[in-house]
Amino acid sequence: MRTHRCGALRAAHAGLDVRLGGWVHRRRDLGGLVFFDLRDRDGLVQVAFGPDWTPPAVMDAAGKVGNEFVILVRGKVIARPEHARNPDMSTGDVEVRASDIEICSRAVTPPIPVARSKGEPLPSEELRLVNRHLDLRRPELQKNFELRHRLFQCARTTLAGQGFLEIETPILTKPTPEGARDYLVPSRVHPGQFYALPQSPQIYKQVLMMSGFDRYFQIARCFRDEDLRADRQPEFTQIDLEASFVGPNDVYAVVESVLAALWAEGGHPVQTPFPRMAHRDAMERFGTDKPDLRYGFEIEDLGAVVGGKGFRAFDDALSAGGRVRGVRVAGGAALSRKDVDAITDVARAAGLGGLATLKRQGDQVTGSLAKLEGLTADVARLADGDMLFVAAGKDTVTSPALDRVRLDVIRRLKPAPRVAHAFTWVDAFPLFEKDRETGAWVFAHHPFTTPHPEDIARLKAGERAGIRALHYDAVYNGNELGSGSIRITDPDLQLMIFDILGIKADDAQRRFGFLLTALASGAPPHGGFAIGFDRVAMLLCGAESLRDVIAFPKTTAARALFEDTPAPIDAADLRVFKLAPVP
RNA sequence: GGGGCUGUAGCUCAGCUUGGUUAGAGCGCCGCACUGUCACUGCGGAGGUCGCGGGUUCGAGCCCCGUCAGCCCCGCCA
Repeated sequence: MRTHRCGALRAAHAGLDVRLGGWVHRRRDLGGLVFFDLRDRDGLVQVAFGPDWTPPAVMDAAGKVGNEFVILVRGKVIARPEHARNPDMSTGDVEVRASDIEICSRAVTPPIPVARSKGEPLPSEELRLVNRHLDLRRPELQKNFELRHRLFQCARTTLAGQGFLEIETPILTKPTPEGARDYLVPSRVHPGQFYALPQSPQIYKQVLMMSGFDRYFQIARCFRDEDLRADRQPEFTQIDLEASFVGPNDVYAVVESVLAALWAEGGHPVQTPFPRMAHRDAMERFGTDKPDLRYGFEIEDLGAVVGGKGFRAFDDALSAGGRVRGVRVAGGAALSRKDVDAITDVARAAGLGGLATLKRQGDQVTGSLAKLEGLTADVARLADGDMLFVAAGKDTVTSPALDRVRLDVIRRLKPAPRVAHAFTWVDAFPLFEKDRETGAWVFAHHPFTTPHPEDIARLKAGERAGIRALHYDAVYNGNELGSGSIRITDPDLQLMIFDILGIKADDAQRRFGFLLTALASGAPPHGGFAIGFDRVAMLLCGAESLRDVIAFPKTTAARALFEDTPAPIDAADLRVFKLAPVP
């Protein structure tokens, strides 16, 4: 029906007879002349109706067309006269002089505008989600989904080119009591029994390795029934991959090739390999396992500098086995009193009792630590204009607090980044962590992650703290892009790990029997990774919310406003599953 | 599970501090005019369950309590 897309027309098309289809983006009716901006996926083009080239009946029809009507237009591409060109439009050197119009579909006045004026704010996100069919027409979102599509193709090409096979795994899977809450699907054929939607294809992809597939990938939908955030949706998409006969370096190389290809597709060539950082160094220097390496302002141990000088909070923390650490902010003296107060509030909200400061401006040293005996700018190694934010306590408190202090300082000072794209691997994660409530050791990631070979003897000797895992995260500008690990292939070690986590052998057999059976049948060494694709798309689109790169996203209460779901179901429908509501 | 912010015309907002005549603006919509616009312009017009429920008051968009929804954050997300 169409000869071209609207947004594709350029000066080179001048003279061509074309037929275009699209939505009426905006109208300018001058009486004798009528202009439409006609919109399709490719962009906008101006269609002009005038008595010199448009038959009277078509003129009449054009005058009655409303915004968002779908029309087909026949006409000739004309190079616009010099004074009538629009340099703000990619098609602004031409217009289509219409000889015929066909109204395919009328449209009610849209409840939210598709065409927005410069500077006009977006409608509320709630209305955008309710009217998603209109919101998705916006050129900005169309661009996001075009890029998302290209990123998918790019990931597929990159992995397939390295011998990875795209294999699907079930959506109806086995419930797992650990980890996130499962979305459950009742079985009609087996009343009282349930499938779960996959939190990830983890076990299946490991089984595929046992089955000899060597290199697997999947663009996998995953589901987790947990509370949401701006960067977290209940269903999300991972680029999931797994390979056999690999160690961490092999996985890094594959993931780097994919990420570099994705960033290049997004218009940002990046260097590989990425630098690496041990988890404990990330925590020590940045207070987080996803450091933003675009900026300095690293955390330092300042016990030797400020300890034993009579500052009660510090000395108490030191004698209680804690440490005194701080963020050194070059140029931090530029922060206002109000900034510093707000940063202190951030620190308090993160659990610190307070935040001490020391600031040097010229020869003047101020801040709550300035009065300490013998604490000169030289002792603190403060250059002119620098500032220290200092916290005391256990690392488990001060690390996350100083992370937030650092990020807040960066947000306020807006220093120029040292690089635009700071990737890093964070590896050597701890295998276990303490449960906040019970104090019991729980796995930090998932129970199939292999312990670091150097730590297995200590693990078998009963040690838990400080046992490292062959687990790694890919981090970009302070965002976790994904994580992976080398998996356990020895069924006895797997059972031992389950046992440490309080899962006895018979229990393990019941829950994970199919994995254990596969492991016992000849398991190649294997490991893999999962890239959080939605987050990658969000970053590369420059979007602020995952909702702008997911066509039909859920709200923070996990509702879908467009289709209005979840929805109640009839008692009769429940009866099919032999389910009844709990009063 | 907890905390914060928001909810007034189709849309974006003002009005709330200090309760008081008929709740306003811009955009959009409708009508008329207009031959080079591109955020067209000009003139005229329609359009309101002030999220919902309750309370205080002579009187509530405004104060109080509750509730719903959206967003952000903490917990949670192996």
